[in-house]
Amino acid sequence: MPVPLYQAKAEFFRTLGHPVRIRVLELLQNGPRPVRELLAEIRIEPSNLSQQLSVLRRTQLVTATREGNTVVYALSTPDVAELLRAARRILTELITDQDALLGELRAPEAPATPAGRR
Amino acid sequence: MPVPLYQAKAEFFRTLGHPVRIRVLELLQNGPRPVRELLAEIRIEPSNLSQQLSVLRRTQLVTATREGNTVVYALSTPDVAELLRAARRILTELITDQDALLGELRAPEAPATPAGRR
DNA sequence: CTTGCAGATGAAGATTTCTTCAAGTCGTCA
DNA sequence: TGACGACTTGAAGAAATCTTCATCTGCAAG
Repeated sequence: MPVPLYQAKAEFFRTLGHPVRIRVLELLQNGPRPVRELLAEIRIEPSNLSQQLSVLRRTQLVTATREGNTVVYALSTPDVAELLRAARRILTELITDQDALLGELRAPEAPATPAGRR
Repeated sequence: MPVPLYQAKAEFFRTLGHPVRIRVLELLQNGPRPVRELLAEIRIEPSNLSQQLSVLRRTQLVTATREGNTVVYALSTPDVAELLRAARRILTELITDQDALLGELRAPEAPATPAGRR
């Protein structure tokens, strides 16, 4: 084991763990886009966007190609889109479960968080 | 939109973005385990493990139940295991692609990172 | 009840990651 | 060539996350 796999995984998830980066990846799910358009959708400083793009580039999640005047970004593989879809699905279910739990709190039948709750 | 969805997603991924937490989740894929066993596999300070477990609890990824004088942790839903599998699959492909790129560097055919590379 | 064990929690210093600002690069068009 | 637009980069202070230490709680024996 060169670099422990679980560490690579953690790094990978950390890369996804930023609102701007998530938004960029989701925009790119609909196809390549120039920085200018990303900037129009996500309202942040250009240099900030650039920093986040550079993180995504460094981890190989996106690619950048210069086209004349502008730079166009794209997902480096469709797998990324797939992962985002999987995550969305699961997040939705987790949130649904959470709501169900909240419901139980209102009309309890069986307790749910027995050990060290707060 | 109460809390922007992309922010919830980012938080979700951030909780996965830590080696210890990843390891815990992977161990729990094989079924519930008492803290004692997690501690035996992951060699860190008990209080550190406890902190990470509390992060996982807070985000509803795991549940804890007290059994006698030990506490048993489990994935809160099988979806979590599914997400980890999806991530592993995609990570593997990304790494494979990376290696392919490295190969191309040795015997180049078409350049790959045109814009602001470093 | 009191001791001991299994974990949890709070707090604080050490690290990492973010955001922003100033400056730099690379094409395009006069 | 020179000026401009569209990004990128480096650096630094601000903010969030980690790790560790001291302390605490709950349970089970004795």
